[in-house]
Amino acid sequence: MPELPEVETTCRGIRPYVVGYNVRAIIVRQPKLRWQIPTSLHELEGQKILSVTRRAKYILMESAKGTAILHLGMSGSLRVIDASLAPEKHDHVDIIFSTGKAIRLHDPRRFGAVLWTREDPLQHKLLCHLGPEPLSDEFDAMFLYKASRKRKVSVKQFIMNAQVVVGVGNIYASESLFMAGISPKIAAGRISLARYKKLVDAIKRVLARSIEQGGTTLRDFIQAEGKPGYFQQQLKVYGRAGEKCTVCKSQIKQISQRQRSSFYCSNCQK
DNA sequence: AAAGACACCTGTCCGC
DNA sequence: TGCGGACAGGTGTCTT
Repeated sequence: MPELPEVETTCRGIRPYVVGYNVRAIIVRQPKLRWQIPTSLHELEGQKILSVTRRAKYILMESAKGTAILHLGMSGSLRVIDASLAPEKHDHVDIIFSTGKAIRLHDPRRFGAVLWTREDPLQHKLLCHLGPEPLSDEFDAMFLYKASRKRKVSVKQFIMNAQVVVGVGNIYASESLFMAGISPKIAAGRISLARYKKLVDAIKRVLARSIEQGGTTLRDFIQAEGKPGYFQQQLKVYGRAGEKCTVCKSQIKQISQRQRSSFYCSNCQK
């Protein structure tokens, strides 16, 4: 499910119910997510949440004792609920607050994660090697251009590599490349600085617009308060194989790259 | 060092 | 209606 806009939307959704409040209890119904949920997570009980932030697609809930690191994987979502609401299938974790509200993690495929660290979360093994945030000033055309020299991977795989830049998932990779007029098949190292300028602008615009719309709901994504995102209505190529390109009316193509579907217009994207 | 395959898991959809 | 297979928004780890 979630790419960066969905994770950002989730972060913003839970923040008002979480920051400044005390954790009364944590219920773990299914500890086997991508990694086993550590028992040390219970150190968060009794703590006040100082901040909720996002790095890449990781959600960080900070307390004085340590930070919970949450990841939604492919199918995860967080909802704000009344703590008394009966859990349903795949409701694996509740973080219950003294207000009577709770944050509930629902994740059918269990590719998500809930971890705990007493150290600076940005130094955590999973976070310390990540590339820049796509919406930061650090992520610009020259950065991508330099990082891509001599790289033979396709540009689509390149921008989806979190060591290069975080937060560009399968939907927004296709959408950004369409907006920039770049074929997903081109080797990253053969793209000019001028074209990377277009690509960086496209990535920033697509992600920012999706965040404004509350993310993309394809199947089951819901925001923290239960609403869907609306950006899927603006997808130009993703999931539209065989349909007409909105610009030139050619048929949108679908190919597989590293076992992920890519969608593009072979007329608009060279 | 880079690139590719594979792993984790459940649900849904499509063709037969 | 049932069944097998492909596919789905992610990403760490292992092998070439």
